[in-house]
Amino acid sequence: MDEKLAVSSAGLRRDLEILEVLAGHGDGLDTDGFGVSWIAQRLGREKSQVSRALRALEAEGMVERDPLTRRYHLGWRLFALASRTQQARLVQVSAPFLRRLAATFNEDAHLCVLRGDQVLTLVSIPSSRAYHRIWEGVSVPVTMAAAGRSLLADWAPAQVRELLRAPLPAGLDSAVSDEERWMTDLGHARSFGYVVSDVELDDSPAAVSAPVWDHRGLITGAISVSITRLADVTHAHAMGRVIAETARELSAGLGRLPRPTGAEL
Amino acid sequence: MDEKLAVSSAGLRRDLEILEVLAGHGDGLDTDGFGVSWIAQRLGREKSQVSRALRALEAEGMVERDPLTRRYHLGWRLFALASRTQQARLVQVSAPFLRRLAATFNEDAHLCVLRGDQVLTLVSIPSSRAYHRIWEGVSVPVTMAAAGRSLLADWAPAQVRELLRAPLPAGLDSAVSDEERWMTDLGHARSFGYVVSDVELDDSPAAVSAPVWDHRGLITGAISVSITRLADVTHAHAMGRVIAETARELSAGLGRLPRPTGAEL
DNA sequence: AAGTGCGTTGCGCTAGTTGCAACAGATTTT
DNA sequence: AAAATCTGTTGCAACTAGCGCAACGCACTT
Repeated sequence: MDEKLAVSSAGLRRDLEILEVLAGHGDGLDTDGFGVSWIAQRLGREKSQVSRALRALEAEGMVERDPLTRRYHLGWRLFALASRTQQARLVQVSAPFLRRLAATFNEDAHLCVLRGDQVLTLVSIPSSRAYHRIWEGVSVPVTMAAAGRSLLADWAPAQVRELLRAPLPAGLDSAVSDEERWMTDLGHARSFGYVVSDVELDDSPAAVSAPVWDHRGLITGAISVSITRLADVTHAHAMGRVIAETARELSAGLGRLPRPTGAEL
Repeated sequence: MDEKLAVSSAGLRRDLEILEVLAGHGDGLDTDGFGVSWIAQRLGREKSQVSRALRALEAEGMVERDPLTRRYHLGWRLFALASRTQQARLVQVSAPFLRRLAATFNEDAHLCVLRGDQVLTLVSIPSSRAYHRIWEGVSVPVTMAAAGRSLLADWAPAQVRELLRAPLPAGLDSAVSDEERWMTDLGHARSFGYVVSDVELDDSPAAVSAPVWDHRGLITGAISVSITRLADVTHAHAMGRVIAETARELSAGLGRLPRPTGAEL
């Protein structure tokens, strides 16, 4: 009947779906957590299943329950584990650099990494003026993120083309048609250490981004600084040089080997 | 036979044991992760079991594998889950600690975060004595808030100076002239985990504040306890030590990195 | 070539998970 | 008060999925 989908324990998938729901209050301010029935309905699963899974998760500290409201939210152990990821270290090292950029340009500064075909924003430093949309922990397709061009800069052209031609989520397909423009941008990122991107997502502004290298000489992340106040192109490139220099300092802080910039593949 | 009345799914327990092993690279040298056999031996489990579990975990993004060394380490998804819900958790977890402080000192206790150049108070627990001014949801410039010193404690000195020199709203410009005093206070916050602030806003009392770290190793908030009844300075510092300890407990609940920060910029 | 350590996979057996339905509290409605 | 609804938990038989063993492929060393 149903295909056996290679390897994925069903229990794990269920547990992670639950955790994802509990993390999913990016929209409103549901700070109280969620109840069993609500979660079960949202996942299309049996109440009993969710109830038992949550109890197991609670016993392990992955979720916690308010004894009064009986609602669940994510638990201490998840946060403890998250602190041991290498992303946490990356964030810690990059934060001062991002703050400096945010202050210098009075624009939001982000640090993004590539996960599959998605760009995940690890940390966002808002500009001093206001508090903008929170991108932290959010993934967008690489083709639609400003930082995407920097993150793919050391890829082989053939693989980039393959990724660009992959189908996008419904309704978003037209924005990135210009494949040649992409290839040019990637070359620019390689040569100059930064690249300027136009608007691609409705609610994400144009941005200047720069790749960050790790100790192996691979691109592990990208700095991205948004441009809300449209200046002329020359100004954007002046920004780019500063951001590229910052990315180089950050790369050095991550233990990047003292290797010349332009000589990757 | 050992009857486990604990309803804990064995698969979940196994997965978490594995994650815990992968997290345990904080002790010695930073390894690049661990191999299947090493993990299996360390847990006293079958290799095959661990191999299959790790593949499932990898498919879900909970762990990542270096394609070259075939070693596993913790994955991006843990970090993403934690990041998306970090702020809600801050509010959740801090409430009991704030209540304890408010009861202990019979003073108002607050939880503040930094938003741009403003300090926003997320939670206020009033002391039992009387109704005070409600600060919840109120923003004040970082230079004028008692919690400001704690919130900036992990910033680079140059950034702090820049922020301090930024123009204030009309009519409020004179209060924070003492830049050096600020830098000293930040050092104190870093060294001792708390800092005592004098009166700065007319209607805001002096206060003792302490920085709170999150799972990324960044300061995400600050506990602030007001001092309405002026005692001697020694007493304020005694308060500070208690508040700093509370902030540490709160940070632990947020998954603060185990290695105490000391030597950042 | 044989030897070692590593990680993956095939397969019978058993144990753990599933889904239904009944149950028990907590609120709300009649 | 009783009834109606909501909530979340639990007992049970059917069944599926995870377990351990052993064999296998692979990369290095001897």
